[in-house]
Amino acid sequence: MEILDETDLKILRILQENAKLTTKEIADQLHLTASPVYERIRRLEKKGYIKNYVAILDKKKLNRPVTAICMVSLRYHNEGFIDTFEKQIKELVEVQECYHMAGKVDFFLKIHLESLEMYHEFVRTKLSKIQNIGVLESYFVLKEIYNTTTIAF
Amino acid sequence: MEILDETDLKILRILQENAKLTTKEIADQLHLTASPVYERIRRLEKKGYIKNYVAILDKKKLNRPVTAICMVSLRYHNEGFIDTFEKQIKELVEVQECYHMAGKVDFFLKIHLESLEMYHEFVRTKLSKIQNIGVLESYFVLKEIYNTTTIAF
DNA sequence: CCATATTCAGAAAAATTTGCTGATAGTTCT
DNA sequence: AGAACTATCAGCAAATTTTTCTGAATATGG
Repeated sequence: MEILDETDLKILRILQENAKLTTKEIADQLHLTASPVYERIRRLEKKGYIKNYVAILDKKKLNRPVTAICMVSLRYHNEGFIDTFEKQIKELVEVQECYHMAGKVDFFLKIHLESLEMYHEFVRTKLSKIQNIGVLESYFVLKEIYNTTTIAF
Repeated sequence: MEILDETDLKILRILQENAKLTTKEIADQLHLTASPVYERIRRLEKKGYIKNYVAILDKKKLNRPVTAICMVSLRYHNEGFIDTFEKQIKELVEVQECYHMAGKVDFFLKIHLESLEMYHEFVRTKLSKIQNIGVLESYFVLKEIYNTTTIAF
């Protein structure tokens, strides 16, 4: 399997929306039997098209209603500094996403917290402890309009 | 079950990392048998702590290697304008996340695309077609440092 | 202290996954 | 065109997992 055919793509589209469907249910949608679908999913997993399967939880129910987005610029941009920064960011459990960006801002962070007060604490006790942060700009989510793990293809 | 006990929390922590574990495997980690774990998961699903189960796919393998982050400010901020904007954004399959923000920027968008050229096309043919956009600032991800669906609790 | 409700373990039934076999279709080479 | 090879698929059977049920143990509240 060098290239994916339309059946593979359909399977991936289905699984990224709902990973709890049985192979039989997927097979029915595709007018196939369970075994070819089963074999294809195994291949897609092995080849790395499917990275993993996860449960998506309700942030608010778990008392993490605040989402902050944080834009960080470093003071110095040597290779070593960037690597250290990345390493330290990964230690912070509050950080769900971190991207190294092109442009005037170096990093984007998405952070989930219990409250605005906890964000203050987070910045005070954790972020500000990281060396080499130049500028730190914070934004807060008023409302999640749309948030999916799905990608369109 | 009004409040979650430590066992429930542990189950949720496990499932958001790997939803493919069997109830038996989870039960072993918690030194329980399968049935109580099974029943707890069902309850967590029904009560909405678990929203859904999804497969996480490899963006690059599926030819969506470019992630753009886009900050949008509206020209007018009447209720109607905001609602329309939200509705139109949800139609764009390239947009994976959209947040209404507090502050000088109104919306954050995370967008997955085939190439920088496709971003140009996306802005030209889709984003710019949306009425009422005042300022549009684009950022591109150089490197994904960290990206998880997990939340810490 | 008793009644009620909740949680848990174990067993059994139902459903699903997984592995295997043979048939079919598509490809390549001669 | 035809033979050999490969990949894909359907169907079946075994192994595993999910799901349901029952009764015991524990906690809760009056």
